Amino acid sequence: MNKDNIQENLVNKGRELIKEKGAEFLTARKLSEASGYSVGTIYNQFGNMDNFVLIQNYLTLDNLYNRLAQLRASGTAYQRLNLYTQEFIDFVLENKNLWFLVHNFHLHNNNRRFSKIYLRRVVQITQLVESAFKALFPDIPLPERILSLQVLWLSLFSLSAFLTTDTLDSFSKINKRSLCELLLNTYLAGMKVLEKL
Amino acid sequence: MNKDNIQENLVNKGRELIKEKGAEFLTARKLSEASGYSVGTIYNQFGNMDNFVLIQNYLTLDNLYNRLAQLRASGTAYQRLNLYTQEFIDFVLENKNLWFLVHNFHLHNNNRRFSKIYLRRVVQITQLVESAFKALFPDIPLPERILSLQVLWLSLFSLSAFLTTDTLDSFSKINKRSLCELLLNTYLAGMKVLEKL
DNA sequence: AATAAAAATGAACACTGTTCAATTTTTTTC
DNA sequence: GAAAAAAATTGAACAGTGTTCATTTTTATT
Repeated sequence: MNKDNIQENLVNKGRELIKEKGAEFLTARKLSEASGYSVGTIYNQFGNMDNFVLIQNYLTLDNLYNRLAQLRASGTAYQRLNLYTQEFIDFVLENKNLWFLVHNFHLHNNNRRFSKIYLRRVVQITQLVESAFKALFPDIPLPERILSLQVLWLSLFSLSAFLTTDTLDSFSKINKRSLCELLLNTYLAGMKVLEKL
Repeated sequence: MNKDNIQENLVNKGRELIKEKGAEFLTARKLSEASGYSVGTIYNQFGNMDNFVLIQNYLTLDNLYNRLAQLRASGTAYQRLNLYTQEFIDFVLENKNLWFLVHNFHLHNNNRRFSKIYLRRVVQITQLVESAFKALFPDIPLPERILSLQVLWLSLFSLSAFLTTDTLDSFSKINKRSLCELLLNTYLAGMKVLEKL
């Protein structure tokens, strides 16, 4: 194994583990065994396991951003917002375990350095959607538009946690896909009304 | 200590621990030390720690339901939905640690018995809001109304996770309270439009 | 080739949830 | 009330976490 790419090797192997066996399977010892590196090496490279997870989540958000960014020029603003949501749902369903980790992770040693680059990706995605918002609601002043956007994006984001588990199955027969779509369309319809007030 | 109320004593003591020191502090040994009962007794009473947490979450949902139920007869349907949301936010902010545990808990030994009584409380809260929905949107047929209601409630529910941590603080200057209120009002406005189509 | 610097290692520590033989307490029986 | 039986309580011990750091191995320098 290439000695110069320890970090990369570990990150890739860890990503495999999460995808195949679930987020719970990602432990220092199992990663060590699966990767061939010792536990100590993992800690030399990442400091602690929280940082490792943060990197994984950063990559996941990165992947999501790239997927959404491809739709940047497609359709009308309204269509684009629907496409974004579609693509978002697809991504989450295709990467359940990775997305589960994005949600269900709380730092033990809250590391500011990694938290910031992590956050930057979330902001980046927000900005992507904002351009569609701008075209769709030209009459709403910027500060309020940003607010509405953040509320919508955060709602969809937090709601998407339900897509990664079967928690909802016993609560409602609602289709997971239409769960997010209904939120988007009802919210957008509401914004259109409130815009004119 | 009253020997007949071991469960009650443990539950109460555990609730204190969560409230005061946070959900992470709730471990078998710390609960043992704080309550005066041995670790084994905790396991005799609850089988495992997951069940203990499920009971705590059940109680939390119970408390929330009782708070909301008091508003059952107040104001118009629209006002009531706003009051419900207000009260919901208040409850979450007053019980941050307990609510954090409701969200950030995933079963290790998925126990069906407790999961069901747990779920019943969630349904009960949904039914509470449904009566307000019925009065507000009489023209929407029942199945669709239920769907819209579930989407809204699940959105608010999942969004409320952000109220229990400071994750949002570095993302947006948005007020946590108005985060939920904006979602509610925009969504309701949207429903009013879609009802007439 | 000998020395110095850097990197990798894994046993050991403190913490989890959990179990279960041994002890203590309570109840039953006489 | 004492002895026997049943029930309840206990906490040391096990397997699993994250994490550390003296020791070993590898690499770089002289």
